Amino acid sequence: METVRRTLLPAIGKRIGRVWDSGQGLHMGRRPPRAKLQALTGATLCAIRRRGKYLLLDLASISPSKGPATRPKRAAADPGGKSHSLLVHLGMTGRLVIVPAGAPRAKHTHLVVALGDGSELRFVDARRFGFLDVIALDEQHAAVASLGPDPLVDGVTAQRIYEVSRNKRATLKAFLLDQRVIAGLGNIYVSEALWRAKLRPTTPASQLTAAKARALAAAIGEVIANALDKGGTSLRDFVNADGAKGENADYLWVYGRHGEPCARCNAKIRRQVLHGRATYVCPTCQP
DNA sequence: ATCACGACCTGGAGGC
DNA sequence: TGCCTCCAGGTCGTGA
Repeated sequence: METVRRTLLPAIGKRIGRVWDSGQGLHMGRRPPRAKLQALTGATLCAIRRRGKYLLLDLASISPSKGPATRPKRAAADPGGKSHSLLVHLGMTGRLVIVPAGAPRAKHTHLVVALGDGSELRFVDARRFGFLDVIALDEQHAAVASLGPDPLVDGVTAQRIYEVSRNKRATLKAFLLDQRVIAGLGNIYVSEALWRAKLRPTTPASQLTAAKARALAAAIGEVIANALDKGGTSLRDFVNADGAKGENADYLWVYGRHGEPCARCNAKIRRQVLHGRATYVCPTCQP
């Protein structure tokens, strides 16, 4: 998501023209009412924030107070002079891309936002696990409010990990996937971080020592830094806003490497299913 | 309050 | 070629 955010940055300052939405591609609860999306027309993209796996596209509407006398009356859903954010979660297969307005519309396109310069911002999501909403700029959306600290935005210290893990019987895997604990880690990066920290995914979080919490905090930072350096991790669907795949999948230590030798000890990487999710471990160096 | 687990979806890969 | 099964970067609701 951070890679997507960065590649979207050139769109800042663009003024939104026509807004089109599929209306039914995403299920109710995963998309706002059409009127809320339509009301973004005319707003200017002024910032793009990210917290965990959520992206917030901040949109400033021009104040209508001093508008020309000919200004037409708008529907009640019009944001008027208020500012809004377009909240986006990509789910598993979601893509947020900027393409020329004339480009053919991909299957499963759910939102198209004209950017006024001949380009369009499009949201495409085959599996429809993604999520869109329009919120007031300063609104604390429940999904975002419940997130724990983001390693890049807020920083995540070993002390935080150590303290939150006290009395947690959940496994380290579940602990790290819990977005309320740390925002932004997904299934790939959890496997990677635990391997780097030499921690077994099934270990109860409460068994973390201060030293292990330090190793884990460091590992998380390294995993994220490496992924960003390579433009994100594309196993299948992931692309940045320019439609380019990330190269990080080639640099993963364990994820997807079932049967391959561990880079540290040469033992065979094992794949196991934990909490219904593929989990990759080195049986030797994650004791 | 915390869990494990199924549900939500489409599509790509691999077996036969 | 086609049909089948399995698998997938996430989250939420349910029931124990």
